[in-house]
Formats: sequence, C-alpha cells, structure tokens
Amino acid sequence: MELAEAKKKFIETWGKLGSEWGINRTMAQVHALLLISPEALTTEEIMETLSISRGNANMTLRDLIGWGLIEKQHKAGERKEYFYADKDTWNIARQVAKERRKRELDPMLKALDELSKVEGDVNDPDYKTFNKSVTDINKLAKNVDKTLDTMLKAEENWFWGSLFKIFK
Amino acid sequence: MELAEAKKKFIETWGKLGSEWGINRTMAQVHALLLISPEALTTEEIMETLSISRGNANMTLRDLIGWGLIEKQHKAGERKEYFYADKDTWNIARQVAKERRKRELDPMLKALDELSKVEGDVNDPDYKTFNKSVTDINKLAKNVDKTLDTMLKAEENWFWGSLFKIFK
DNA sequence: TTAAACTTTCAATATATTTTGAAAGTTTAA
DNA sequence: TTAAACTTTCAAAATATATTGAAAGTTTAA
Repeated sequence: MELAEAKKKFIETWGKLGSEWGINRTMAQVHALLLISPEALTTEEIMETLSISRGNANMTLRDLIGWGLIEKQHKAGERKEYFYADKDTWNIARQVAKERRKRELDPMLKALDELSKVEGDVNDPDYKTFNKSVTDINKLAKNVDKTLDTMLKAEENWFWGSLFKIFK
Repeated sequence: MELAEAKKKFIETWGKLGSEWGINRTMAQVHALLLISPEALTTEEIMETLSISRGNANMTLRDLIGWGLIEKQHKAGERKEYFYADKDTWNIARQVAKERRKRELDPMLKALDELSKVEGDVNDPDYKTFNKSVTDINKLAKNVDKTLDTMLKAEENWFWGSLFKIFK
C-alpha cells in the first residue's frame, strides 16, 4: 500500500471508529489527520485535505480543543493559526475518558443516586425489581467511576504494568 | 418521588445513556423497561408503555435479542411471545463489551495491522509520523482487546476483586 | 484610521437515522 | 382447510444530526 493511500485509510478508519463511539465523523477525521501530520496545519490545509467547509472546520477544531485533543500554535511573524495534535496515545485515551466521564458518567451517577433513594413497599414486586436494578446499576457505575478516577491520576507505565500483571 | 415517576425517569436516563454510547434510544428504553419489570412483557405492553409503533417494537426486540440482552419466553397455553431481560449487571456489561468488541474492535484491529505494515522512507517525516501514530494506536487497541478478552472469561468477583486491589 | 487577513457565526440545506403503519407472512386451534 | 391471532417487513414519513457558505466579526500592520 502507498503511504498516500494508507493515510486516507487511516483517516477513514479513525472516522468510522469515532462515529461508533459518539464522536462525530468529521471531528475524528480532523483528529486523525493531525495525528499523522508531523507539522501543525492551518484551517485552510485541513479544509482542503478533507474537503470540508470553512465553518465545519472551524467548529470541529474548536470542539477538538474543547476535548483537549489538539492545540493552537502560533508561528512567529504569521497571522494564521496552526493546529497540532498530542500524539501520545496514553494522553489521548485519558483525555477522552476524562471528558466522557464529565459529560456522561457524572450526570448519570447523579440521576441514579436520586433513583436509588425512592422508597416503596418491599412486598411490591414492581418496587423490588425497580430497586434492585437501579441499585445494582448504581454500584456498577460507581465502580467504573472510581476506576476511571484512579486511571486518570495514574502514570502510563504504572497503569499498563499493573493491568498486565492481573490480565496475564 | 413516586415509583411511577421514578420508573419513567429511569427509562429516560437509560435511553439517554444508550444514545450517547451508540445504542439507539428506543433500544435502550425497551431494555430499561424490561430491567425493571418483574414479569416478562408482550410486544403489545411494550408498545403501549413506551408509545412506540409495532414495527419499531418488533425490530428493537430482535436487536436486543441479537445483543444477548433479552430473551423470549413462552407461556404454556399462550400464543403470544413474552420478553424478559437478564437483570444481572455483570452479565449486561459483559454482553455489551462482547458485542462491541466483535462489531467494532475486531475490524479496527484488522485495519490497523494492515496499516502498520505499510513501508516507507524512514527519513520522510510524513512517513515517520504516520508510522508512529498507527503503531502506537495499534498497541493500545491490542491491549484493550487483550484486557477485554480476559475480562470476558473472568468471573465477576474475581474481576472486581482484582481491579479493586490495583485501584485501591 | 483603514483595509487586508484571518476567524466565527448561524440560518438554510443536506444527510443520516429512526419510526411508522399498513400489508404480507406465519402459526395454530378448531 | 380456514380464519383468527400473532409476527415480520419495508417504503414512506418524521426526526435528528451534520454541513455549508456567505455575512459579520476581529485582529493586525502600515
């Protein structure tokens, strides 16, 4: 496979993965493009390479900055803004986990906590089933939250090292 | 909060979570409804409770069966099909992880393996950056795959016990 | 100042996904 | 058989999400 072809395929693959995980395709593709670019790119270059509009490029770049996945770079004597991606996969994974926790897990934990407080007749099968499911899911969600918390604070080697020890 | 209100809220919350994770809202809501139902329900009851059409209910139920999250039940002397959900959160988590691995991670690993084989000039910064990113992501994906594999084979207590030991 | 270079906004448009519902298909009891 | 009870299908409609592009906004150098 040619490098040019491989690049296209990578951008496409990363885009598909993103859309399967709730990150929009274009956002994932811009991220992929920056991941394989040795140099920071301008909005213009990104628009051109991916055939997307200026508005789309601008919004997507802002989103990616919001996710902590890319950063702006200013070149001396230039007006234009350049963008580059953090290339460290561990950081990428952490950043994504961190954002999704904040955006999704936290609100869910809040809702579940409230729902597990609902009182009812312990002889009512409806109530019993409701309560058990909510409580169990709440426990699971809390475990996930705790694990993520520790993971986010951890160093890469320490994390993977420990993980391999258990999952040998 | 009233039980009836709490049930509604739970179905809504689970639905929202699902849609954030690439599972469609209705599918997550039907799953939620069955999770809090002590008895298996008919298509009719599900349609009514969630105000969805027959076609939608039928397709969603088939999808949920495909994901291994619910099962059909036949009651003696009845023509109708009843549906019930596995209530064990550990099984649910495992089932979802298993399906997503099969549907998403496996194809991605295949694509990444191919892309990491692409050869090029080691003095070309383009090639070097491409190669490093692809290789790194491939490693990460393989680690995730390995971890999931072990997790899927593991027993609940063993898994959470070990996880807590590291992430104390 | 001002005007060129650049960035941001957002209503309109396009695309993708989900849902409907009526018709077709299947199963079963009599 | 047959007809009632039930399930499945799928084209059309509705809804949700993403994208465009031109206009408005901002910054900077002269």
